[in-house]
Amino acid sequence: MAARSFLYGGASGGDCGGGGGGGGSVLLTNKRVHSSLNPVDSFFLSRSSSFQGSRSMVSFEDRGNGSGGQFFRTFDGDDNGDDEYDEYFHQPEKKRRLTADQVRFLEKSFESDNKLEPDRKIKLAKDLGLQPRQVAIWFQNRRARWKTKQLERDYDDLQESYNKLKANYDDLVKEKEKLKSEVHELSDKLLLQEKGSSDSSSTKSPSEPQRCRQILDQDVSKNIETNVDRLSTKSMGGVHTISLLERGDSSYVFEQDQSDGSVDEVENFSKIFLHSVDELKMENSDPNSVNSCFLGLPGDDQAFGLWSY
DNA sequence: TTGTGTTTTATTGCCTCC
DNA sequence: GGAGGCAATAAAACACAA
Repeated sequence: MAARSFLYGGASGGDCGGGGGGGGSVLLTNKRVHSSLNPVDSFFLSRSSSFQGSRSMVSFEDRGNGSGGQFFRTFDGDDNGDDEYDEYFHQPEKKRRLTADQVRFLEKSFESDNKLEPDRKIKLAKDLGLQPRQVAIWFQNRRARWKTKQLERDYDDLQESYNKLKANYDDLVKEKEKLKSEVHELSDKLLLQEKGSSDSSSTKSPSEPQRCRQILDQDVSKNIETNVDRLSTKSMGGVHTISLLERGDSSYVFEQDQSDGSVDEVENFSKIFLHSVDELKMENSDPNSVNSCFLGLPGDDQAFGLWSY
């Protein structure tokens, strides 16, 4: 009988494939296999008839579709004839792919459970005419492929989620900008109304707005002391607050602070501020020196609004 | 036919669990 | 310490375009 060499079953060196820095006669010279080979695998490997890995793979192709039970025809030498037997075993020792049927069978088994218990491994090996270790390796590689695919699926899912969130965020930003400009618009209207009512309720010269602004400018630039009365209003971005600081000498200064912004508060602030200005007016000798103010809401980078008298 | 990229089979070394 | 799983990797097998 011709010399035989197998990937499994004690190949004798040569150019037998096997990767991973291995090479040479693969399995039985592999330290890992020696250490991890369980009694069953050893049993299969030691057999010279039915379970000689590659041999079984080829025999698998000879069989029919194997409806259950024994999935392949083994080369036992008694019913295949020596020619076929020798022909197969003359094949050079090399890595062989599993047949489509074997793969289908394994796939089905993998679908039911991707872990391989020893009993199932042996049964599969027997049914498919493979080494138990081949079955184990196939499951291992299959799990690795599944994991890779799963990662791809997860990545796609995350990408989709991100895109949805991004679209949502963009919509919200647009909405925010829209509301912000609405607030500005309404604030301007409100201030114009405030000014209108002040104008109609008092008699003042056309130069008063300028005078009012001058007074404020002067007072603000003079001194900053204690006695802080903070009047806040929120701006749309939740970032800005206007604070009116009343100083010991009854002058005022404005500063920016944190806020979350609303039209109501703008209006409220406007009223409180005007009230404060009234008080300032009272402290002044000339009660007509301060009549009304224009409030410009702070933009993103502005510290305070502009009032004029 | 051949060069090249992809898939499949298998090994190795490390890790964890019992 | 042995068994089994996994990541990394090698190398054969395969697919396919030029």
